[in-house]
Amino acid sequence: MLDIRLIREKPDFVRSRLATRGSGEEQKIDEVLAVDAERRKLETALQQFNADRKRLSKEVGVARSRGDDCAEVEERVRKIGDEIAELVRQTAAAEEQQRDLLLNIPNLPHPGAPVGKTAAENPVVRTWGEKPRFSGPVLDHIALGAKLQLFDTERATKLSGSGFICFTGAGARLERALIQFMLDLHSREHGYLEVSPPFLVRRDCMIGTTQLPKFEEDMYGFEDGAMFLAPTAEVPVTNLHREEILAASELPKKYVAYTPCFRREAGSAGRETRGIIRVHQFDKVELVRITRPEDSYAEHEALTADAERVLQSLGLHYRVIELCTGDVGFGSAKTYDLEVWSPGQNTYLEVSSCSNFEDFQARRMNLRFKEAEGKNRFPHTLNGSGTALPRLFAALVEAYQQADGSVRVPEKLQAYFGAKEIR
RNA sequence: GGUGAGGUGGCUGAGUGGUCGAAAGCAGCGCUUUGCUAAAGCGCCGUACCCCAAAAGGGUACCGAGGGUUCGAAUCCCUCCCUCACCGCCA
Repeated sequence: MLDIRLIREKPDFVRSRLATRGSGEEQKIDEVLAVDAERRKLETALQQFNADRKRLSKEVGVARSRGDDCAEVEERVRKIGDEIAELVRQTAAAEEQQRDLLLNIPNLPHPGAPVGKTAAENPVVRTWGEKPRFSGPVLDHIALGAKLQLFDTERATKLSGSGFICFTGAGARLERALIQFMLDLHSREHGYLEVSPPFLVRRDCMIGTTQLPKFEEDMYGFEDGAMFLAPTAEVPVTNLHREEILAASELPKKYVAYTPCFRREAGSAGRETRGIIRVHQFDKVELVRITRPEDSYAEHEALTADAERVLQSLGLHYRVIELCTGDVGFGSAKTYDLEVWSPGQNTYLEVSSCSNFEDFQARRMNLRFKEAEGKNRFPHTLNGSGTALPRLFAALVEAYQQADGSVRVPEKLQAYFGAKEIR
């Protein structure tokens, strides 16, 4: 949520930053300003009436204790009470309208973000490693999975419909090994506190991390929208401190969590339905940081580096792209995507998205920290996948396949997996 | 699921219709006394919003949330949420 004061004081700045997203949200600014002006007018009037009532009611109390007659004053207060009831109604309506508008306006992209309209304009920031070379034909993860019986999408469909995977045998073990490997890497070597949060969250949490109200159709909700299956561990983990005032000395907070992620993927039916690239439930290890505002961009680089370390440790070629203003997510000011190379599909697959939300989520969650001088401020929140699993799984088996259709297990993973190859 | 007890400021904890944003204690900050430490004394010490060009200052709201009763609600009534205890059920 943007700061209404920023909008009030620098509307042109806000409009021009929003305009770089190319989705027309800057047109909502005039409406917000109008509602804000109306709201404040109502509030000022309401406060005046409240002050009058408070004062006169006290007079009644004093008069009664003396035994004086005060029917006239009581009548006046009663009339003021009617005015107040009406103003309260109007003020509440204006507040709600303002909040609804604000909740639907995206974050301002970072001034340094590359301006562009679509994903095609996302610049490559750096690449690591090289594409593996193969002498013979290259199988994709679907062929390898079938050959080695790593997963069973047909039976998963029988259970849950299309878009679900059931890992089996060595595939299930590899999935588990990857999760354990990543959790250990981040908690032991990168200083994150491991948490295992609930996968079901209340509606307020989904609003806090910006999945709602705009993207409800992508979420699995139930109990009339009161509860949701978390689409990412970002939701339960970032909301851990919602409505809290942290001590400045506690920052930065660094959390790592493994959770399954549930997404309807509404509107993407038919796209990438083969294999395990786009599914309704997938595993992910997520990194979250809560930082001081002035540190957040350095922390963002560090968090991205932590996610990259996963791919480096596994010896997988990848590239880092920065999302342009037209592609950056609703709540994010700046995002790097990590894309791992998939030899079987001859393309890069997004396995991580590392974002700095600045104070956009903190303001929605009312998450604050107390400065040494006692002033409360909104911290910045960041998160990034470290990393998402089915795609990592796919890239890994494709990159480490051998001529006979077996798959070598990367050295760092062998202890977790318990073998050097899958055949 | 049942029964009971509760939700008050960073914490503990008073307050059962008015002058209460709320006693007191602890913690924190500042000052004084003081070889050091300790102790004592004095003062300050919630959040959000509104008015004001800003500061100074003023005001309103907030005692789990939302409604109601009343001239007036932390206090009375209703609904909901949550916590704790015991019982039941259960991986």
